[in-house]
Amino acid sequence: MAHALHVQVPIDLSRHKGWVGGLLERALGATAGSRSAPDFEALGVELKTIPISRTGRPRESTFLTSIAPRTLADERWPTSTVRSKLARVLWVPIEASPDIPLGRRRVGSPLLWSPSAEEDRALSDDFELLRRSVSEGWLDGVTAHAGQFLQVRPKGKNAAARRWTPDPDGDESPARPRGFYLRARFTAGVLARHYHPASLS
DNA sequence: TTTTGATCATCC
DNA sequence: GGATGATCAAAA
Repeated sequence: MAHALHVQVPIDLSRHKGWVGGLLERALGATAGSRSAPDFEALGVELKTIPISRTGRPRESTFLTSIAPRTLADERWPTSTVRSKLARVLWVPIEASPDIPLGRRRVGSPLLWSPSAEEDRALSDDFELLRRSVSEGWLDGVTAHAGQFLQVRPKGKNAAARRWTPDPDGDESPARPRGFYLRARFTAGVLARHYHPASLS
């Protein structure tokens, strides 16, 4: 695929972490670039590549969106940024065992997905929990341990990055920038329900 | 082995 | 610096 698009294949992803995602964007004609819009704007579809281990499970969590605490405080799940990002996703599984050279990794059958009622409910619960903590100023108290499927993790230049953020005193102080991520447990469920329905109870 | 916290490239 | 795209690597 890279060859067909005249794109150089890096030796590894350590300094090219978004390379696979970018390649699929080019191959499929994603239109949004670095703007905050769905990858396929006219279709309202978000493209997400998902690295798959030898055992067929996602190797990584999935980044959704960064957190602006003041904005998040006024959000509610039905109209939230997180939910809109997940409204319609094209999941593209990609082989990602470290021992498979980058240029040899296969692309799996993609899945055009929208959350089921149950999935939406589960995410809603996590979202409300996390939103409350952040809104009350406890951003630095929210760790990646919170949330069954949705979690809050650092998303910044490095560990030293800081942004002015509301704190519990009603004041504001510098806090590390964070974002919402989908746990691998969740995407594993999505793929299993679609590709291996017989394996589920 | 799995998960959390840290990090990297590019575009604007 | 923060949006996009994610994976790396230390800790649990």
